[in-house]
Amino acid sequence: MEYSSRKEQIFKAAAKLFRKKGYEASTMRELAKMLGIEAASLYSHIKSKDELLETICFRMADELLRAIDEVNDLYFNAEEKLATAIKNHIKIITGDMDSSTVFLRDWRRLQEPRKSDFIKLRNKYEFGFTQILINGENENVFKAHDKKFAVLTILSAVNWVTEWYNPNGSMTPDEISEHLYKFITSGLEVKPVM
Amino acid sequence: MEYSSRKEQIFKAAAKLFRKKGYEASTMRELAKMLGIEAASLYSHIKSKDELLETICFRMADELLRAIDEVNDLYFNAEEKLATAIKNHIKIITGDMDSSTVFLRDWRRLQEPRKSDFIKLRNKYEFGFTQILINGENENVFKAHDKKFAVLTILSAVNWVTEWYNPNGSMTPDEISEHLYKFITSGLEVKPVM
DNA sequence: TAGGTAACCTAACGATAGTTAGGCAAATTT
DNA sequence: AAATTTGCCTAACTATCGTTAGGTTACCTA
Repeated sequence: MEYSSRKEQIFKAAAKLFRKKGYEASTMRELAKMLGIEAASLYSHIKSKDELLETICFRMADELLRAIDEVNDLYFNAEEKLATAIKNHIKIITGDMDSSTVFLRDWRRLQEPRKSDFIKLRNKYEFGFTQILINGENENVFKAHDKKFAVLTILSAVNWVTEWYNPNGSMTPDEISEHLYKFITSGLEVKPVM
Repeated sequence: MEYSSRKEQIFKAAAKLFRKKGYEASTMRELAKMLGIEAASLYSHIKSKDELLETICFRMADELLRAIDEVNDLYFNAEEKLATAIKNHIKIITGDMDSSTVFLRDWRRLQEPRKSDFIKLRNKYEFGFTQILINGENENVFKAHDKKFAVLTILSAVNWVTEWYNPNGSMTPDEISEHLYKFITSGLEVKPVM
């Protein structure tokens, strides 16, 4: 179809509103106002407010999972894998800042059992990164005493981008990815040159 | 005084509740139930729900700022400064997980003009870290092409600890600080040995 | 052209939120 | 002992929330 359906428009507006105000602080009446309709009219298209949150969170999770699986399937070495995984991650979250902010910040408001499902997906994603580190250790290019710790730290760094990234700012997503990759692999320290 | 005042008990319970549910999703009736009183009784001690959030956020901000100022005042070299700043940060946030979670997650719900005040304090704290990096560059021990970027990444890593730290877990705050310092300065990469 | 459906509307329901008013009893102060 | 304060109570107000019911209009399709 040429244009996005009304339902898709609602999801998009919801992501934008939830990002700005947070899920709990956003009202259906505000969302409706963004779309130029009455709150009750939303229910011709969606089942509930929870459906909006679920859809936004799980779409994002699915997209990220697909990306990490693809990276781990392709036969790069660990360094390439990590660089690509970071690059994909940044591309995905900067590509839809509204959804990714909701995905990172408001998933806690999901109702059970969807919340548990979500956490499982997130753990799966984390494990995708863990595999890369294991890979890197075997290839003797990465060291990480505590891999779980390392993965969480890496993900915290890449996810923090949602807090400050500006599409009109000076850094492109790929530049951010490069910076992050360098930081994650080398850190701050000046290495002895000789 | 021997025991904490009723008002302090309320702040503490509020931090615990807000951490679990988030500020917006927490109700005064729930908070009252935790303390074994009626919701209306809370208002003998506090002015409003907003006061709870404000107090929790600003106390944390003040404590962190005091710590970074102290570090920058003491005449350590940049490496010592960074290590101590991280150690202090981790000690403070692991020392009060309830408050620090609220501080990191719910500050967005602060009302203006307190919200702007809060952001100013946070920027001041960030600048404390920036100064350490500048220091380190002058001493030729740290490199950071984009210092703002580096500081945000460092803080995202240290703040993420609130998401998984468990006082009864296997890592002590000081061990976490050491891990983080190593990661932040060296990253993952295996350095060429010779 | 008749029938159906998609997309909206107004009105309102029931639940729940933060907060206030006013009072009572125990503890503290004078 | 009298007076005041502290800490709680019950009851209720007002606002706002997500959502439903039922109706109207415009468009598409058979």
